[in-house]
Amino acid sequence: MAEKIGKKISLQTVDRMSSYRKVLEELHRAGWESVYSHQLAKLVGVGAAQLRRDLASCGTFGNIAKGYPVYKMILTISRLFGTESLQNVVLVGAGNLGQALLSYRSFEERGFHIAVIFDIDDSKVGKVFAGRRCYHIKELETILPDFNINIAILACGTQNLTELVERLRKVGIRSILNFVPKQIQAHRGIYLENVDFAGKLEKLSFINRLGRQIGTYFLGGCMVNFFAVH
Amino acid sequence: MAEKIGKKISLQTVDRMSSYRKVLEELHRAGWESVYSHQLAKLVGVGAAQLRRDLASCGTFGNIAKGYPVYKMILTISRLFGTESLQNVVLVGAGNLGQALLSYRSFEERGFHIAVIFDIDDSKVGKVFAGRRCYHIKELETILPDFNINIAILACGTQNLTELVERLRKVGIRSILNFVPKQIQAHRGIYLENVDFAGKLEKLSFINRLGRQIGTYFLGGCMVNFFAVH
DNA sequence: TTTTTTTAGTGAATATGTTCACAGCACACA
DNA sequence: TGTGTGCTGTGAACATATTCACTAAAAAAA
Repeated sequence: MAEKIGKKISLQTVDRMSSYRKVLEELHRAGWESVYSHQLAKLVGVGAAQLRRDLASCGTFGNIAKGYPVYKMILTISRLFGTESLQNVVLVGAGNLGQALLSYRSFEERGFHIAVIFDIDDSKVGKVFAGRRCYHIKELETILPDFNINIAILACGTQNLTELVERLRKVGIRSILNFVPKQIQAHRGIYLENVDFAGKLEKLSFINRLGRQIGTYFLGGCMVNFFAVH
Repeated sequence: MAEKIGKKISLQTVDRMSSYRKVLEELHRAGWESVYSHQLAKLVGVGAAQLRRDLASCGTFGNIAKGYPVYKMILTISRLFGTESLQNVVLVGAGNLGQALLSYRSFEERGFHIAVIFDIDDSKVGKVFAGRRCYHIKELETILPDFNINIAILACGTQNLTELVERLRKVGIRSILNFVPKQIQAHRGIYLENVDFAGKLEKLSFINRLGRQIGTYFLGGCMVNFFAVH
């Protein structure tokens, strides 16, 4: 194992960092200047020890006996994410979901701007959705390089996804937020994050059947031990 | 620690089960009757050992030297999720995102049906969206109990969320898929699953800055050891 | 029938993640 | 200045998750 030159940040920690920042923004708006680990932890719904360790893993932060400085932490976390300044992203697919994403406020608030849209449907090409122009997907190679974008959002149909991802990679995309409910093969050099709404519901349904108590259950004909969903 | 009467299924395993089933459906449509762990694992993008352990934790499945029976596994996993028959869910909020969710095909394909909608906006109340009627949120207690629903999808505004969750709990909701980008306090008896699009982008941005190589980085002024994003 | 091949299931080893518990320090107040 | 309080940061303990590596068994081949 590599020696410990710096600290290690796991992707789980990164996920939690988003929540921390979200709540810190709320506290900032409410006029808080500093916050104790146990207060913030309670608001976010994690343990205080975990929160301290998460924050510590991103550098030294808090002041003993004074807590963590709210505004400074927001900046530090933004710097970690690279969202101090607005970052352009590309949207592929201007269907129902794509258009909903275009009007999703949090993207801008949290440092992301959908700058350009591509779609395969001629009836959409040329249109401007919420201020962003939609190009035909065949123009990807011509148009996209001008924007200096490395994150793509996929909200398109299920056809030719592998080819699409490869084309995106070639024009500089390095990671993809995929809303298309179809398994996409791993591509070297592309980090793929899948968002599967139906999968989330399956999880909720599973949890509901369990009755939420710690113990042993029969489920789908199989015995299951279940331990704590906080 | 409780004794091991049955097997233990972690929520991470449940998440992966969704992916397994998704790919199994594709294989089934393509005419496969059985599949080896290493084949399925490759398609899903996990290790073969992990896949075997996940499946084993849900009961005994595969046939030695013949692999796993595709169709039977789909059924078993559905039974585990409780989605053998269509399950009704409720949607709160018929805005852009809510309407996109109403036309999201995978819900029906995977066993979920948005049966009824609530909104606070009078201009939407009484309308029918994609076959589902929208009621005013104040009618929640009158209307919802008729539907025998225990899963809610939140795609509404950020106001009064705590109160809303409490009202949902009182009319039988036991778990919530929350798309509202605001932290909701934990409620006893409610399992809350947050979907945070902006948070996902923050994660992608973080990963992009890392350069994707295993090693040590300076990031936002802090040193980071980074290990494998498969 | 016997041998060979191949794969599922799983105990044990490893790796990763979370929590405990306490040292040491900043601050408040006398 | 001295004393008490209550916080952060972190080593160590614990808990959980993943991977390795082997056994046993089914199927195929001889």
